[in-house]
Amino acid sequence: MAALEHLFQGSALNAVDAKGRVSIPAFLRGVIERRGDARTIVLAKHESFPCLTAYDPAYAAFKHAKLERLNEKEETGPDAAIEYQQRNLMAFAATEEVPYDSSGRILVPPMMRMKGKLGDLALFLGAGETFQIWNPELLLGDDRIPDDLKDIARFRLNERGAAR
Amino acid sequence: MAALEHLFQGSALNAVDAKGRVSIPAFLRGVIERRGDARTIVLAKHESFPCLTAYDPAYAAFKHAKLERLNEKEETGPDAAIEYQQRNLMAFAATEEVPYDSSGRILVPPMMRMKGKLGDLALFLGAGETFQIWNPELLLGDDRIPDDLKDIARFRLNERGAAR
DNA sequence: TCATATCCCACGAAAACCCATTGTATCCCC
DNA sequence: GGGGATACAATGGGTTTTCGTGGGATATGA
Repeated sequence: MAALEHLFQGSALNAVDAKGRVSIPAFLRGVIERRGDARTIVLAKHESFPCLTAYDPAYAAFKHAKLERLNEKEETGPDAAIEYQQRNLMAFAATEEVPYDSSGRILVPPMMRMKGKLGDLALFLGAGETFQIWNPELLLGDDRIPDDLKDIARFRLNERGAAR
Repeated sequence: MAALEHLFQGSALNAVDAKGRVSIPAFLRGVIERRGDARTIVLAKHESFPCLTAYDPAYAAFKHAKLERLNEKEETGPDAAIEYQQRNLMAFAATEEVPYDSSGRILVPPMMRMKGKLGDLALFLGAGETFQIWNPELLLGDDRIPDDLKDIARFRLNERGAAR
């Protein structure tokens, strides 16, 4: 699977400006452009954390293909069919694809801004196959997040001069 | 696994300059470039010592694949999913990948400089699959470190003319 | 018309790049 | 084996490029 040769890693804290724009950190864009040649990211609500998951279109296609294969094998009864429909909708209806401009910025769609509870700071976290976009305050308040990771969030906030 | 045919070994003490740059010892770079063809290293806080762990991207990918396989097998309940997410974040969000230039130097990211408590001297220690980067003073003050190893650190410090 | 999105330019800080110097280990030839 | 030349490693410093960010101007559509 060529799509996964390059993994998202690292962290950064960027500003969401008055127009709702955010810079995607350059080191993440590098991975996106090495995986495919798109200058676009796909956004979705994370399935277990109060944040957004993001990835490149090539990865979306890869995930879709995997789901299809799974479905063809385990075709058993009506429940399976419903589950398939649900997953399919989540994968496509509940996501948005947004392009980034020449300076590497996206315009966060209002719905995603709401779903991810983003304020005027966006914390980017590499997560291997995908990356996450957090409201840093929510991350600090989540007790499922390891302390070492919260330290990173605090460091990024300090770096920027913000209190906390 | 081809990635582990070559192991990191040896020690060296290099300066961290005013810009935060350090030379990666040539004998470590040799291993990195034999394992893959990248000219980058991945930095992370060591999980039990007050220092940094470092390795090449190929090794990171190898570790990731191992984690994925583990996860697909032991898929049991929601707790397992959270644990997986936590490990994944620690492996990718809490690490940084940095390239080294033609003269073999990296720029130590400020966060890593803090996490590893590095001053203006960096002690490199080969550790087989990975290598470590220490503040030499912290190594000398750690009672879990064997005396023979501390002797090496003292020798490297003397070599450089530094006191201690 | 107003609000919203896209494009463009501009700036400051930081990082990447290039070149120059030193010291040390290696090689070669006498 | 000694001595000089050579190659490479580590390091300092200056210059250029990139990145994140703000703001204005221009298009687009309700």
